[in-house]
Amino acid sequence: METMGMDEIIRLALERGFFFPSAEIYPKTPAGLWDYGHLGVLLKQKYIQAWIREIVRRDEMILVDGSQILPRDVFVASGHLESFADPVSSCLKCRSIHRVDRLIEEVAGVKVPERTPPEQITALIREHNVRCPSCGGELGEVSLFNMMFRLSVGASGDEAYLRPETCQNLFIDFPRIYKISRRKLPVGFAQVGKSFRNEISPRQSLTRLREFYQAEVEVFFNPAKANELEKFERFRDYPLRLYFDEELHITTCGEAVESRIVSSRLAAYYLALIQSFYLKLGIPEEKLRIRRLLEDEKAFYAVEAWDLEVLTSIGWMELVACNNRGDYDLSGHARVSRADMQVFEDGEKFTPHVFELSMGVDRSILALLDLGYRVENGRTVLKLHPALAPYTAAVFPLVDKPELVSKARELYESLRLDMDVFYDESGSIGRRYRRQDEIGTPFCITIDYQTLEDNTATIRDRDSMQQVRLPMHEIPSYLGGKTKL
RNA sequence: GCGGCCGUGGUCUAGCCUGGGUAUGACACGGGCCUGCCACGCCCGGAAUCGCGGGUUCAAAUCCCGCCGGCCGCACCA
Repeated sequence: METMGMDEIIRLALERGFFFPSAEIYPKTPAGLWDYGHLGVLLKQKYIQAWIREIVRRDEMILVDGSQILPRDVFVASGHLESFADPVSSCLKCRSIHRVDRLIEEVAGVKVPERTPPEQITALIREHNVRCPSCGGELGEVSLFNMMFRLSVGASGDEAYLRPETCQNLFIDFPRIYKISRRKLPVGFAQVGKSFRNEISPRQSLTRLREFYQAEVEVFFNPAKANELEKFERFRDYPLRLYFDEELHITTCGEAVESRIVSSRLAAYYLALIQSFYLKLGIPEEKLRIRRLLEDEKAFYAVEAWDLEVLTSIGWMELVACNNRGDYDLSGHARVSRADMQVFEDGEKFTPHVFELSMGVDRSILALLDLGYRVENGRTVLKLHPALAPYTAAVFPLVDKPELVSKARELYESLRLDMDVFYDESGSIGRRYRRQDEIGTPFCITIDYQTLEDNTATIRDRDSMQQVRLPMHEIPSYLGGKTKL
């Protein structure tokens, strides 16, 4: 048994249409844009359904679906307009682009403060005679490269941006949704949708995209009560796989909070919730860790930051960012919009703090494919959890004979509106099994001559290749039971 | 963006150095025969303006230039 390399996953994704480069017939299409084909869409939908079941419903969260285009002020308040941009300058001679604040610090030993206007940085370059590190040429005017896509809206061309993270909707919608939800803190708001980032160099297919799906949760809580969480009991003895000081520490939630490794019961609870979600989806325990970010790795808004990472064939891949954002966002929006973002609970008025679980959907799918693809004795098999597999089942007549075909089609017709099933009658039965193995279909139902006599069919399991024989009418409930998470 | 390597049917690839005939092979795919349970066999078929553009030449997948894209490294990365 061996895990296939990432190259093999990409090859199979292209061959079977899980995903492929966008607008591939046009050679000038920018990198970092990918389309999902039928199988990929089914997999993604099921992944999102699992997230809704295991995170949103389990934790009684509130769903939101916000606009992808948001006005400038949102990103003034969020800090993205200033902090999501780097000062860059291109060499007038060799045209290479350099991040100049770091360069000045390196060459001249002068620290350039965050948010220094570009003109002042240009002046610093002239003053300290900073040259291009590649060729020694003169550097041009400094400009800010912002990773947000800028839009101009309507005839007046109002400045707006594609959201670089989905969560801003959850912050700006907070006052209304909080009010109508009739809920007390802590309460999680959840959203799945697209975000957009103008990456300088997107690489490795779905790991770094310019347009990508996030499934985000923002838990709003009273900072004075972060340790008063009744449901914490559920995970008190749950072993977190925490990674810090370059070592894995398997620590129960209770211990992690007592030893102050994790800031609060609330934070530990949500780390446990997200870890248990990925383990349920079938990530092997030893290939999962929750890594504490170093000070200089943390996002500009984070006061505490953990990344859930999974070990794939190309190394540890960050799937979920778990950040304690404090009151950074709500306070920022309150300041810029002058809206009241505070809540009144338990006799006091305060601005809630936020703990977020920001999941990369595309990356998660890539990681699940990477970990699931195997070659076993020459058999290629995609071991996805039955709840995630694009097709739940395939239906075959044993051989291409009219009486078996009509019976098989009858079963297929009875299933196909309620689940994703595939029908195939071409080629040998073995070839059809193997084809389904490759795209992860967990069950193959075969109609044979015995079916005509006693109305039973065989169900073959993808992983064990074993068959069981069941009465036809029991098949839907059998499949339903097997696809539960 | 820089440096190195690379770009040929759906996928992988031969050919490129040492220009020359309807571009090689495998797998995959479609149709047929066969087939009473794991990539069986046989027959037939579709499928590539060789990444894009320009140049050299009687002749370019092959040589030259530019561009685009990919991989790896550097840099960057909420």
